Amino acid sequence: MGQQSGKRLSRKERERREHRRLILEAAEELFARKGFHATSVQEIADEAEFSVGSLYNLFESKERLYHELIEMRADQYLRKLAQRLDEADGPADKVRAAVRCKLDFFEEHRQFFNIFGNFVSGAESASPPMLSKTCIEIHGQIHRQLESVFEAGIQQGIFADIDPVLAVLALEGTTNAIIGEWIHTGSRKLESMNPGAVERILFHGLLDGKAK
Amino acid sequence: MGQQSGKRLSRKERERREHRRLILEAAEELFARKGFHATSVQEIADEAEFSVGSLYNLFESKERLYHELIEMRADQYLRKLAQRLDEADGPADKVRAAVRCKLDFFEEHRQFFNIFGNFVSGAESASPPMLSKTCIEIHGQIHRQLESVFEAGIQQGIFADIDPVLAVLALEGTTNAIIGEWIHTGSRKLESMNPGAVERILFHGLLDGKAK
DNA sequence: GCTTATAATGAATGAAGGTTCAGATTATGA
DNA sequence: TCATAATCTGAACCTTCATTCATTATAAGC
Repeated sequence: MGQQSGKRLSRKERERREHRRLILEAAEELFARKGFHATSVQEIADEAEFSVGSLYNLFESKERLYHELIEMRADQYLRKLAQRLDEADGPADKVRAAVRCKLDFFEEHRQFFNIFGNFVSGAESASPPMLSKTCIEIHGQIHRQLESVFEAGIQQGIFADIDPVLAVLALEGTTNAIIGEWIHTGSRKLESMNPGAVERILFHGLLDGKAK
Repeated sequence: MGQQSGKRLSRKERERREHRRLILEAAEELFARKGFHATSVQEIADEAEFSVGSLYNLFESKERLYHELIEMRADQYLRKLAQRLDEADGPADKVRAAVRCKLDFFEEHRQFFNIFGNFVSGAESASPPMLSKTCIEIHGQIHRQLESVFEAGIQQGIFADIDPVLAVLALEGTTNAIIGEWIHTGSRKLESMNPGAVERILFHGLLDGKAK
């Protein structure tokens, strides 16, 4: 039969993947706009120009489709973050990189924020069909990566002696709120809204620096 | 018929309110644990020890019940916040009061955080049956109150010259993330987790104060 | 072209749950 | 005590999907 050796995939397999991608794309748009329950499988199939039957050949269930979608983006984000953190030098710069990375990511995948929202914040809501194990695992990895940045920074005397877990929550919470506001008000560019203001708040806080 | 003059409510009316309260209480527990869609009207009725019919005598629909629940708590929170802000002296103290107020409120209404979550963060998710107009209005009032605190603080040179909207988002985002984490990990007391650390981060940021 | 394997289709199925309403129950007041 | 009004009740109704699968269309191999 077709060669599935090493890298090269059979045409069949490539088409299969492409079809899955198209369906995931349609699903992302609809789930983001209307939520999990208000989106029917029929609608997803229509949007992607497939029949429901074909959709079910490609995905086990509506719930599994939803999970795969989130897992895909979560994984994509984790990779991007890991790369950006790796490229940055020193704790302060890594924090800056993390902020930029997140803003960039959700500027590109604006829709996804509505789906990801709960996850990234509370991590264990039950409303839509609870997050998959994979997803919770990725969430944990993201937090651990950031925590270790803060730990290093504290060790080096760059950051104040604050619980790293709390520091991560401040970072995540603040960026979430800003991205949410940005999406909600529908500004064109995220950057335009807050050049380095986010970082300024995170690094220096709200109080005036008095002198200077 | 019964007297409904001025203050005194008829027994009928008092019972009606009490029954509504009981149903709202049952609904809060269930919506928080299982989400809007996964909770059936039957379950709510059972939990509250009423029939579905009676529930429908008291509430227009499942969706309306959900909205009334959120509006009730949102209003309760707004009142509490307004009072605490009023009692505090000066912008810095008002910010501290706002943080404490929020932590206290969600310590008391822990369940509600799962329901309120989206609201308080993104304010316009579509997943559950979109927030009611009333609810969005309350959300706006909360933000406006906090913004004016920051405006005053900036004017007085106490706070750095940061966009008040951004400052509010940092405040809300950080507290949301912390409350979410707290609920998720299931610690007993919120206070025990972070004495004044939240305020420290908000006021002074993550960087070490160098000297001192 | 013909046969076989593979994929696409969408009408049919069944389960779930929000809402209604005719009848049962309880309270009111003379 | 009885008549009337108000309230309660939950089975039946009806709609909305997720999922299946017999049928049709397409591609592969000869």
